[in-house]
Amino acid sequence: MKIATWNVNSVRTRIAAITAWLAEAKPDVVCLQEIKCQSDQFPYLEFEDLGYNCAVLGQKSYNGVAILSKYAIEETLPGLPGGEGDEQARYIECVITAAKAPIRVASIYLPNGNPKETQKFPYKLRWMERLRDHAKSLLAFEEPLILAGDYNVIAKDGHCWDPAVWRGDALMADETRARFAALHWLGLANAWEVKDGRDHQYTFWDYQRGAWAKDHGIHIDHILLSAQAADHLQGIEIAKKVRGVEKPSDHVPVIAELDL
DNA sequence: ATGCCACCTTCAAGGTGA
Repeated sequence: MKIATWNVNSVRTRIAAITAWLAEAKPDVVCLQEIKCQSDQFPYLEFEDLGYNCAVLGQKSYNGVAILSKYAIEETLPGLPGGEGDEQARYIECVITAAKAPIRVASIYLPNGNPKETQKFPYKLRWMERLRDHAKSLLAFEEPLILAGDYNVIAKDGHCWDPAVWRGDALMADETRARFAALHWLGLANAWEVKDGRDHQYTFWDYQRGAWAKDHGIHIDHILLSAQAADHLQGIEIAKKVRGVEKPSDHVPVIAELDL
């Protein structure tokens, strides 16, 4: 099966580009971020017409995450545990009944954290700690688990075009990298590092400063896998050409193929 | 140091993103 993650930067603005890509790439499961609408404004019909079931956690104007699945969706968990009073729609998890095994899937829109001297940075770090705690409890099930999304983390200097520009940014801060590493130390494999691992293969290009034309991107969309999922990982791919379509998102899909 | 673009919203200019 093919599972993708894509920060679409408004599902309503992007609906034509999204359905065109789904029809062509035919992923079985898609984790969407930044849908930027309330759940009742989500374009269910367009996705159902393509054969997808939908789990949605929307929010007015900002954030918002969803999971599309050609398999049945069960056990939906809307929201990351451990955040009393956290109103931001950044996490949805469900179990999908894939062909060979049930798979637990989460769509993650991790906070940006800039500017670093504001409360946004500690919010990001705390959110990453909550994600680690929750991932640890999920890993105890010893089942296929996929945590896919926009992590807003530049994990290595080779994941941006110029580290000097990003030094000091919340996406590259030591505190951010340490918490991202701690996720891996729980026993989660990074699909890109397992199956490709090349530097300078980006998943986001800013709309500004001609970033796309100059290939000034960053690699911040990641797919993390439990051992029970990583054992079945066949390949990983970044759908770079999607950044070149009419009215593109600033992110492109990342697709993992698993023998599950 | 700021805006550069593009999204959102009680329609217009400000908040947000990365």
